[in-house]
Amino acid sequence: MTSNFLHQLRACAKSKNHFMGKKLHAQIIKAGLDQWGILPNNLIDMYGKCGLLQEALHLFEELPQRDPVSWASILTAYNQANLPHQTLSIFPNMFAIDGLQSDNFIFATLVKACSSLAAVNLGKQVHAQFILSSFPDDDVVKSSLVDFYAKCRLLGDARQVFDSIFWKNSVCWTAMTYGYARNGRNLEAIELLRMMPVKDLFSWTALISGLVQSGDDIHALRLFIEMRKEGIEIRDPFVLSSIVGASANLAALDLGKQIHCLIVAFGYESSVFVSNALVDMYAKCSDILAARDVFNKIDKRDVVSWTSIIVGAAQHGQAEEALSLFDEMVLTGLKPNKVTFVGLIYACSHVGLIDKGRYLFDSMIKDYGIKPSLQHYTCLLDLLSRSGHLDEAENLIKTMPFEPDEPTWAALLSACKQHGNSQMGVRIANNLLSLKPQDPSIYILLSNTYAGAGMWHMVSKVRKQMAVMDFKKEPGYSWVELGKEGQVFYAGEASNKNRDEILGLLKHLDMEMRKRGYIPDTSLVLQDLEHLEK
DNA sequence: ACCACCGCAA
Repeated sequence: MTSNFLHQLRACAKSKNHFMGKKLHAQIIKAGLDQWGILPNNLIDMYGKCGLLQEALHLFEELPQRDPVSWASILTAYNQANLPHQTLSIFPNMFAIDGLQSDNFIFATLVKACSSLAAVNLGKQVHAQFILSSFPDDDVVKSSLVDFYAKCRLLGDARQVFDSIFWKNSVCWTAMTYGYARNGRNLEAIELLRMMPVKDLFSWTALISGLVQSGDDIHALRLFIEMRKEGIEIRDPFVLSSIVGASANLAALDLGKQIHCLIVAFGYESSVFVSNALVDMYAKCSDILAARDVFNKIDKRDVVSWTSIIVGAAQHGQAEEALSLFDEMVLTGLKPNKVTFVGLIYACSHVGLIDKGRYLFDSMIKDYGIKPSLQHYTCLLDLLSRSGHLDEAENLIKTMPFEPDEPTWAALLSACKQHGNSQMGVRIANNLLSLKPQDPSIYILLSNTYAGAGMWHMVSKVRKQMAVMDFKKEPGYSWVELGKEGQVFYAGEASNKNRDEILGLLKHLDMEMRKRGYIPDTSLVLQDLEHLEK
């Protein structure tokens, strides 16, 4: 009888079927077994896994006799509910109230909580306690430590633990690979995957998504193709949403459409993660209608769905559309988050809706209790400075509760240039120069500012500093796709096979533009060029 | 009986 209950509880936990779980719980109570043996712990575990934290907690608190298994179950429930702070804050009661000792299961949950918080020092303390415990060789705890160090970007430490694992399974292998990939150590990540004895969907997904997160979309795509060739069955949609993200970053519309087909073929259209990624992909590829189409077909839109379409509209200069989408979203009862507001203020900034932008910034704080991040201040600053409210912008940069970073100063500086305020421009340039920026484009901006103010000695100072820093500037490029071929164009390139045709077209376009009253802005070209060449 | 690895928006 009881073993039957145990079996069924485990099945509910595995399938997250809370309906069945509650029914079983009722039967267990009716049979008078709800405090019998290990059944209470199993009930706690079942409720936790089914996402019913309150029920789990209730049973946990009612338990007359708690053991480490009860604790492991409730701590896991907190982790599962994405409340790692709670995991760590109730854990000390295990000693203080129940007088119990940690076991290896508890260690693993604590490490996991630390890794989702990237709590470096706390995690290291747990690691130390683990080494001193009576089971310092537990491979599962070591796996969780690999993940912890990798998430804290301490790859050397992660690797050290990884190497100490005797029986390496796919979990620790995946954690290590993902750690390398998302920290930009792409070649090491790929090499590690190649060394993996048995690669499953998890490992491939971890590597591919890590590569996308670190910006290596090309490698991500290649590996996705390789994974397909290996015949790995795509039994969950994780990797698909990553690879849609890669197409979005590459603005590769045809590729994105192919992936979309694959998604339909595999039956993952209804995954909200996948749909959100598709909305973003179509928007980034400038097919805003397709983005809208996918968005409209999402059954249960979440904040990310709305934010994706709002940002998409904003990026295409459709500020009014973005704002009315926002109103619609609020009407459905969803709460916008900080990313939504980045999109909204960005939208206002790009069409000069200054008052609306200011209003949204305040509303974010007052109505939604969101603390503005540096990014929000940067958006607001952009809004003010683009529209020529330079003094207000400078005041903001000085009074905001963040140390402005280089791009922030650069945004203000470029607005000074735009609005011809060279006095403020020079002031800000001096400030920025003293920060010794790393980005070559900032030096160009600095040089242009000083040149605009006729401060030629400063221009040469900037040039010298640039020379010392030995920048290797990547040439700008763009591309078009012709059938299956991609044709890449680099700035200043002179050897394209269709060169004459292209130059002819450019000349024609230039003439058309001038006819319609366009006056090219050559003020930023400061080399000694002939007028026409500028 | 209880633990660890992968997904979307800036």
